[in-house]
Amino acid sequence: MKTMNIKEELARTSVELFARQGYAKTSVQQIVDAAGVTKGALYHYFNSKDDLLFDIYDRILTLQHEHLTEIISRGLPAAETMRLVCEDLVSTSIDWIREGTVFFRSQHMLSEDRLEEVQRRRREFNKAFTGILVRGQEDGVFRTDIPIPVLAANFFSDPHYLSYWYSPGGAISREAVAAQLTDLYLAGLQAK
Amino acid sequence: MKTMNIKEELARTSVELFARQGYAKTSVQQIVDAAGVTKGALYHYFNSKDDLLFDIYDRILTLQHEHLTEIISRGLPAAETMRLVCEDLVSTSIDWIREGTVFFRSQHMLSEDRLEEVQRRRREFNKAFTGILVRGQEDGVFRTDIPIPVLAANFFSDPHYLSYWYSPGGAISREAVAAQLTDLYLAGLQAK
Amino acid sequence: MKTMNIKEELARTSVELFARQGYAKTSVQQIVDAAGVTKGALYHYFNSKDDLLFDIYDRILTLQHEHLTEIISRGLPAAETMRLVCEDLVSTSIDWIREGTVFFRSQHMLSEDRLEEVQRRRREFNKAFTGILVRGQEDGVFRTDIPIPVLAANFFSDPHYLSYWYSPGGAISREAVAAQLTDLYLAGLQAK
Amino acid sequence: MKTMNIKEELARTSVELFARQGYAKTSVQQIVDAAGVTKGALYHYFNSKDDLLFDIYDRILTLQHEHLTEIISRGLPAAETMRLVCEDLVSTSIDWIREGTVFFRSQHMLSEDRLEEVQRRRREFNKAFTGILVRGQEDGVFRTDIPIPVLAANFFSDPHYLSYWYSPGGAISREAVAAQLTDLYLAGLQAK
DNA sequence: TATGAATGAGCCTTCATTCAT
DNA sequence: CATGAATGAAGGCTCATTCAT
Repeated sequence: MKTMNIKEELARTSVELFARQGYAKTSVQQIVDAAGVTKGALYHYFNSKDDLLFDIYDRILTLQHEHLTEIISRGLPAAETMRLVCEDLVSTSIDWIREGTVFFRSQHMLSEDRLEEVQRRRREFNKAFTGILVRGQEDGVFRTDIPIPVLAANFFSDPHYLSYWYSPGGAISREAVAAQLTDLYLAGLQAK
Repeated sequence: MKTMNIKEELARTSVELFARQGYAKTSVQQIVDAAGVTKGALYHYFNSKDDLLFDIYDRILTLQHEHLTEIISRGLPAAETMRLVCEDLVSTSIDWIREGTVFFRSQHMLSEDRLEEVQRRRREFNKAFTGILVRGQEDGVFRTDIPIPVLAANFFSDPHYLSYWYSPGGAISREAVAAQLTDLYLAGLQAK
Repeated sequence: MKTMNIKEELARTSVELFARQGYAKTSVQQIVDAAGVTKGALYHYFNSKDDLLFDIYDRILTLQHEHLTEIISRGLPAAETMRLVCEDLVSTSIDWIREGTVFFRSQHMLSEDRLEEVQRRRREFNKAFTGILVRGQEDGVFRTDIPIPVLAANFFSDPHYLSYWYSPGGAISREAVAAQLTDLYLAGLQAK
Repeated sequence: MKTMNIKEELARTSVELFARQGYAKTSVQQIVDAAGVTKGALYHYFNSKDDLLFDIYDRILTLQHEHLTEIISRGLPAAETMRLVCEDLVSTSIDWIREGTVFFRSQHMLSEDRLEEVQRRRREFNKAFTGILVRGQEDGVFRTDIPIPVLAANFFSDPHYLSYWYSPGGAISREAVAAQLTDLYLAGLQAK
């Protein structure tokens, strides 16, 4: 049980440390000490410190892509789809809040090619999200007086900002925040 | 006169580099090379690399505090005050977008005591902002069904997120974004 | 039968890699990958990476000793013996050119006691070779105006240098080179 | 006087150690300890350990090129030119015997682009040397029954091999070896 | 016999900072 | 005021070797 999954333990530990102290201030030595293994073990499972970081991005991007795709595929009306997407994005961001902290703060620490991959996948996600906005505008349920990029940024900023203020286990539940932030967004988005 | 320029040049150069490559990936050597001075000169004006970073936080925090205080001091109604505050915050964030990039990404690179000071001053700002929300709720113009921290975060996230998507000099003007994001926020905030 | 092949395959592969990239730049992992076995297998047949290297020296030294001894034992005149020895040394060096590459470049990578053994055996070989020179001088067929060590070095340098310029399978055949280098050597060596 | 020329001291020390123990077995720490400085000092003057190695090749190649060019430029007959070139090559190789030791053993430790440069410059040298052989053949003073590459290798091997047997300060003087090896070479080279 | 996960010492290199000039 | 050579601690990473299975 103890050494059962060294790789997972290393992933868990590194996210924890990267979120708390930042990628640059976390040494490989700190990670292996915290995980109770040696450097050799880490480099047996990961090719570099950068891999440890990229794994976090990969996990989050894969998850978000799957959720978004699944919700859109249900074929619900734009407003309803948007509500589900937004609530899911907030909920998921809370579930993976440590990963999110790293995700938004440490992009510039990725190697160049990894950064490109991350940006490409984020653009894809963005495009799918934007698609819902466009459909809502065509259906006359979303306002059209504000450019799409502004409408999109107005929501994306929320899950992004969570790690700066929200404490899991605090007074406000995960579900409540998800519902409230979604509500605020949809209120602003609504066609008059 | 000359020395004044050197110090300012170092400040300008370091923000630029920190924003582009991150604090950790920017070496003191790169900064002095880009500024066209030598290390000795840098250490004449700044005690450490950390000072260069803190200066950015100090500049932004001072500015935001001044603007917020000034606007509140006008004694306008809550909704009107809020509109001015939000527009100003977005506009200012765009004017200082490179500083903002560093501000939100590099907190964990600050030395411990500097970090505490930054957090204290941000809390103060937050409190003043929150004060407007409370006043608006008491006046019956802002909705009360959503906790204050969520309402605050819902706006703070916007200027924060600007550096991730907004390009100064692009299709959407600084004033337009400020008005649009403020509009969206106030639409959500409005009591029904 | 199978295990025998594994050991030989490892020996073959390691010479190949050592010759191409040098001993230091060749990792044990590369060797086992190229040989299609695992590390455990390698360490089953060899005690260390150093053993793999020493084996090359042992093979070459044994071979050269056998050939030299055999030729000398024929009891031919010095000049004739020398011709046969030189031609054989060049031919053999070409046949084992990869081993030769390693032999001359990687001595300092041997462990101390192994190095001593190699040096002892090379001295022995040298002594036997020198014996032919002395005999030729006594018989009046080899020049005596140049010190023996210089005469010896003048030939040893040739097989040594082969790996720096000769390509097996190129325009000049193995036999031709052997005859030509021997010819050049004997021309210089000849008493006037 | 003591720290007067740290860069030269580092160059001297590193050649010494590379020649004695090999490049791979010499650590940067050993070099700086032996030179009485710290690692920072070394990396102030050299970009990498590889630079320290390449500097040796550069020094030798520059020297050899200069000497060869100068001698050829005198416009003497081929046999006379060849005698001067060979004697100089042996003499110089003895003067720089530690550099030579490294030169011939550590090529494979050079970085890829550096290796290419070294090979290009060696080819140039070879071409100029070969030019003398061709001229001598045309003039009827050098034998023509052996291919040029073999004739060239027959001499190049000698300075190459020096570090394996010659001890400066031993019984045979630098000038004597130079004259003797040259004599042996020319005796073999002579047209009949 | 053979595996390959894990070790741990050591390596090259970077870099913020200092200080004699 | 300003220089830039030199420091020295720390960092990421490699790799020959071991050992439980």
